[in-house]
Parts: sequence; C-alpha cells; structure tokens
Amino acid sequence: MKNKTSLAKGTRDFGPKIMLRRKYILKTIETEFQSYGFLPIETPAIEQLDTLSGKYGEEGDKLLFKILNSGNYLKGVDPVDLYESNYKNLAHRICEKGLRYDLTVPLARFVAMNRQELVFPFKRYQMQPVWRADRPQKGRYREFWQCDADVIGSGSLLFEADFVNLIDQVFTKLGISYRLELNNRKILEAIANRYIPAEKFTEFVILLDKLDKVSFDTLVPEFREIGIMEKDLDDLKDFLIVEKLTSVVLEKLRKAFSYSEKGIEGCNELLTVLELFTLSRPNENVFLNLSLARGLDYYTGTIFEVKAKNVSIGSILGGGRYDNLTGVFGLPDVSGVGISFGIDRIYDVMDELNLFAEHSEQKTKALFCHFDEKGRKYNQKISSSIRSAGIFCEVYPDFKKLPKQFDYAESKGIEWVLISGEQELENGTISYKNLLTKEQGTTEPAKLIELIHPKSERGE
RNA sequence: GUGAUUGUAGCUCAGUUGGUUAGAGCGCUUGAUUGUGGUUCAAGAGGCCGCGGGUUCGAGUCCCGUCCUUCACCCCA
Repeated sequence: MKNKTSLAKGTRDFGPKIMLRRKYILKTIETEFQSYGFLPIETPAIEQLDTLSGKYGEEGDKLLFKILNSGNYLKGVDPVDLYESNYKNLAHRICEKGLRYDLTVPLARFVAMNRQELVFPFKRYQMQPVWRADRPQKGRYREFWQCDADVIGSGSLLFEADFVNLIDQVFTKLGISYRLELNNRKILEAIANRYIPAEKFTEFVILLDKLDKVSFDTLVPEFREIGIMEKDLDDLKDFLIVEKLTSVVLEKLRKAFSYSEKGIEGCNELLTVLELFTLSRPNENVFLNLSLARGLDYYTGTIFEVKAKNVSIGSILGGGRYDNLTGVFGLPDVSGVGISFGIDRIYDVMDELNLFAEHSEQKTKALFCHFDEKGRKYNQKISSSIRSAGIFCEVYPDFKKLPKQFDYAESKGIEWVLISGEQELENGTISYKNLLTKEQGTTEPAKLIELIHPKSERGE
C-alpha cells in the first residue's frame, strides 16, 4: 500500500508529540501577551485580494497565494490575455481573494473597519497561520504561524519598552539564548542623508540588510552604484556599529548626528526606550545594530529583530513602529508598534538545541485494565469519578491479555495501570501498579485519587 | 522566480558494469507466557523501487518530464 498522496509543497502535518510542543510555545507566548493587557482577535485566512495586494512590495505580491474564483472564473476574461498567456492581467480577473501573507495588514484592515468600537490605544494579539508562495528551505515554510502583538493608536515609547521586556520574558521562559537587535528608521534616514539623495533610501536600506550575511567590502560596488562617494565609504563603514545598547553609545551617536534633527530624534527615542525597559528589567541581550533595516518599508521608527544564539535559522522575531499603516484603509495618521514571533522557527531552534522538556502534565496519568465485560463496566464507572477529580485517565477498549494492555500504557507514557479482575470485583477493590516506580498493591477505588495525585503534590 | 539535491518495507538505510524470486536493522503481528510491560527466543506479515513516458531482449539501476524532500540565491518569520 504505497502512499500516493503527498502534502502540498512547504506544508506539514503535526503529530501529537510535535503539537504538544507547539502548543506549549503558543501558550507561553499567549500568557505573556495577556499579562501586558493584549486582547485576542482572529481574522479570516482569506482576504480580498485588493486588501493584500500592493502592501508588501513587488516581491511580496509574487508570494501571495491567490484563490481561484468559484463558478465560471473565465467569465469576462479577455481572450487575448488567455491566448498570450498574460498571467498578470489574468490573475486579478480570475482571483478576487487571497490567503493572508501576514497578520499586520489584516489588523490594519480590522482597525479601519471597526474603529468606532475599539478602545484606543488598541492592544491586540493574534496567533494564526499565514501563507507565502516561497520556495521552502531551512526555517522557511509556505504555511507557518505568526504570533503578533500590536498597539494601534499611540505613539508612546512605553510600548517599545514593554515589548523589550515581553520578548525577554518569553525567550527566558522557553530557555532560548537570544540577541535582540534594535535600530530606528530615523537613524537610518539620517545616515542615508549623509551620503545619498533621499530617493535612493530604499535601495540603501536593502543593502544594509545584507550586511547581516556578507561583509561590507563585498557590497562596496553596490554602494558605489547608488551614489556613495569613494571618500565616504570608510566613513560609512565606521558608522555602522553593532554594540550593546547603552546610554553612552547613544550619546556618542547623538553627537555624530549634530547635522541631522532626524538622527537626534532617533537617538532620543532609543534612549527613552532603554530607560523605560531598564526600569522594569535590565537586559543584557539588547544590541544597537545600525545596519538593521528590515525589508518592510512601512516601518518609520523603532525596529526590532531577534535571533537565537547558536543556531543559524534567520530571525525568530521581527517588529517595529509604523506611523501610517491604516492610511490605505481610510484611517490616516494612526501610529502603531508591534512584534511578531515566528513560532515555527522557534520550534526548530528549540528542537535543534534540545530545549523541550517532557510535558508530562498533559499526558494520560492512568490506564484502566480488565479482562471481560464486567471488569470494563466496573472500570468505566470508577474512571469517570477520578477524571472528575482532574486525573487524566482512559479505559482500555478491548479484552486483550494484560501484557498487551501494559504495552499500550508503556508506549503512551502512562504512569499508572489500574486492574479490575474477578478478585477485585468480588471485593470491591482495584489493583494498581506504577510503571515507573514498580509500586503495586490493591486498594479501594475511593482512594485512587489520593494515590495517583496526593494532596501534598496538589498543594492543598 | 533562478540554481542544485533527494525519493527503495511503518522508520533508518543497503542494492555491484543494466541480468532470475529486491535485502538488513529497528518497529509491527503471533507464540513460548490464559492476571503483571520494557529483556530473551521462535515464527510471520509487510514493497507497482515517488508518478508518467522513453531506451533496451531485459530497468530499482540509463535518458526525459513531473511531483514531493533538502539546500543556496532573491526575500523573509
């Protein structure tokens, strides 16, 4: 029986073992989100293609999954386009919907549509899958989950500081050694203004982003191409520091920006963020990286990026401040800031570094065993009472030999087996064995709860 | 989108210059053992060699296409 079926490229099934771990990551993040006052929303997987198109740049548009119209999707199609395989024209004719590419644009749409009912600043979190028609590779999937928290409708730098703390709490809980890099779009603008005309800013930013992977020197030809003078190259190279974020570093930087108000503003913002997060949680993992740019060009202020130490898998979190995200949906001048955890990559990091603990609290604790219909009925009754007491348990479904039933318990990691045979039924008792400690005996059903989950462990 | 790479039993993998009936380990089923698991021993089941075409007397093996895997680029979580 050969498996002729296969998964769509870049998608994955998750078995129980993996799901328990994914749920654990999700739960850890969700708890932190909630503790900072973020409230959940969900939006549809499917959006109008118009909502998504043009929000992610030319590259992003190519990566959008489009959904073929229902019914006769060829109605109204220009035969010339068909004949000439003019797929770009066709796509928007025959596809009016698409799968969401991230959670930020749907949020912007949501806020614009529901602005009357929302309390501002609106703090929401959202944990849902997103889809990108990318070629899969390490740490990159076509379907993956993002866990976003955003604050809409406030320019307060307090939220940037909150995010720094929140990020630290999540990764500390998960046991991941990380490095949080910050930058500010205003600082980038100030640097760019030093060397090149404003219209080259985007190209400049894309180049800076590459410095993460390749050395400055290999990019020199491209820097020249966008108009950086030969004499300025060394100056730029010295400028692009990566250092621990401290007030001393920011002070130095601010002096270097004496020519640029924007630059000074960016420094002041980072200084405020530093002060605020340090008040609640000093953090040694925060760095200032002046070449951190991030491709998404809607960012206007602080930029966040987190990488795991000791694993090469790209960033596991990204985020930043944007001043006009909802503008295209008819709600201008609303400032927001947000971050996004990539839990598929976080999973890969934890898997590679062996950071997953056994999550035994989620497993079945006891298995009821028996030999015949009478015993099964007896067990069925007892099981429901200990289940009501909060003990995860299950009743063996068939009448098989005891070793089989033990094997089942063993392979599911069930600690206790409870046996009801002729003897036990006659005396109104039940036999038990702990597969880990080998402790065994016979007791009354009413005492099972205390046996399996003693008060001392319950903390009562 | 560009360039590579992979696919043989449930899993991990052998399979010679193309040559009878495609193998191993682990796992699975049954028994030794009809109320006490993980060990041991014995027997057994399980494969259209990813799919489609081609070359050949003959293809798991060579060629072409396609799908999935993995990886780099682009870009990103």
